[in-house]
Amino acid sequence: MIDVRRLRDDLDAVRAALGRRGIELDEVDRAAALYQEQLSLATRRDQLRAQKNALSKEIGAARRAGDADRASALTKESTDISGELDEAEGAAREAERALQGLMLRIPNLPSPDAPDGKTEADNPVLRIEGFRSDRYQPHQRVPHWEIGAKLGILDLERGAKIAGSMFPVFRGMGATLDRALCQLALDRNADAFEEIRPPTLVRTETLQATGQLPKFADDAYLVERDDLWLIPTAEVPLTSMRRNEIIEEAELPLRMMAATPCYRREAGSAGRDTRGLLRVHEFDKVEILAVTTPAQAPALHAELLARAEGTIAALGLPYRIVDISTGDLGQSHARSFDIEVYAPGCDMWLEVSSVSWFSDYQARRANIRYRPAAGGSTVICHTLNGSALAVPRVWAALVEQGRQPDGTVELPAVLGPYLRGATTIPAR
RNA sequence: GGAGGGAUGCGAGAGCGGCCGAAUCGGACGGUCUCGAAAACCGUUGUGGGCUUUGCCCACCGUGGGUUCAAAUCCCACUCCCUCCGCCA
Repeated sequence: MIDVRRLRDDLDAVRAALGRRGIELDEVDRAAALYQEQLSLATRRDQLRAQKNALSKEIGAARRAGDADRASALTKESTDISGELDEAEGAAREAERALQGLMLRIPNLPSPDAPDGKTEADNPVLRIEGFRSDRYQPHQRVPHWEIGAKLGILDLERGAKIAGSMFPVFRGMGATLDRALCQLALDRNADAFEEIRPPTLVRTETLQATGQLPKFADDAYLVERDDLWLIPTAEVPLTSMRRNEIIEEAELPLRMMAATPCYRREAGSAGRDTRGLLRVHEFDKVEILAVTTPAQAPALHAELLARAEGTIAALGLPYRIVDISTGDLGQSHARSFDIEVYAPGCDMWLEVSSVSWFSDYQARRANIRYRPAAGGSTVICHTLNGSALAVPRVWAALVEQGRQPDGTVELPAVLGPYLRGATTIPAR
């Protein structure tokens, strides 16, 4: 969440920044008013507590001195304040809760560098690499779900039988390719990122820290009996690794990566881009993440993007980099770049990576701070993360790109070591 | 799943209704001593919030409630850790 104090000290700037997202601002105004109210309620409560504390201290002193009369007179005085105190405490608590509830729903302020825009259509394309629309042959114009079924590497029907639609089954080389892509992405980042194997079921607080709750509860799977949520991305457990911790500045930046399954209910996206592997409920992804000082954040953002891009480029896929405009930015994001690969079979640009800078929005929710080397009070960290590689859409693009006139699929040589040396998916 | 024990500051650990935001030891930092260092001695050393900001006030002893004039201390619930039994990849 954003810093509440800015609602008091800097409200116009907050409104202007959030206005760029094109959202209604009455929630912000309500929060600002509630904050003022909460402050004065808390002040009143604290004054009453101070009175009561002083009286209690005197009662103790009087009893020790053996002055029972004075003690009981003071006790009566103290009891008389109780009602007023209870009321003040209740009012302050209620205001705090209401404020907290609102604050958790207010999105992050976009970075000044993020381009203005209302929707996805306004996102500027920064670069296009390796794409030529006239380069594609008819044999590449077959969608991956058809190729996959024909070659026996993707079995959507049986996935539906087992778990429902949008739960794909990969088979044979299709399954190996899934694993190979994860392994490639991990290996390419192992020089600088600690590999983590986190839990993929997490507590409510964990999901709240990254911003998925309370607003987007419908998008996540919940195991009600144990009150655990299935993670929609490894960003969730990785960010919470250091929740409620104070990190020494010398330790920063923290760099972590994890390959995990990701679970998404995709509520509200019914029928939209749902064919084949375009949108699935469960998929594998390698995530890279950094926890930094504010000053380190821009360099890390550039590095995460370069690393994600490097892997896509190494796979020989045509891709473009999109700068997410303010209207399309996720609620927690301050600035975000997407990498989209071109899939000739379905003739679409598929989002395969989103590399985002969250400023202090997540770190404040997660209460991740650092102690400056120069001394002084603790500072909220910044968090950044990106998909190093999201499997299904890359899988789809590779299969469509690599389709040969004879119907077999040729995969890039860089995957050879991960595919037991065989980069051709044969016809059956 | 059953039985029991525990959670206190940077670490160890005392406190088990008021004089406790917290003894003591250790660590770290500063100082005295020394050519310098060690030792010894002295001092400092948690976080967050508010205000009428050389200061005052509030909160925090795993988390959330409760009892009481007063809670680290008593009661309830939860979380986590440890030991034993059971089950199990």
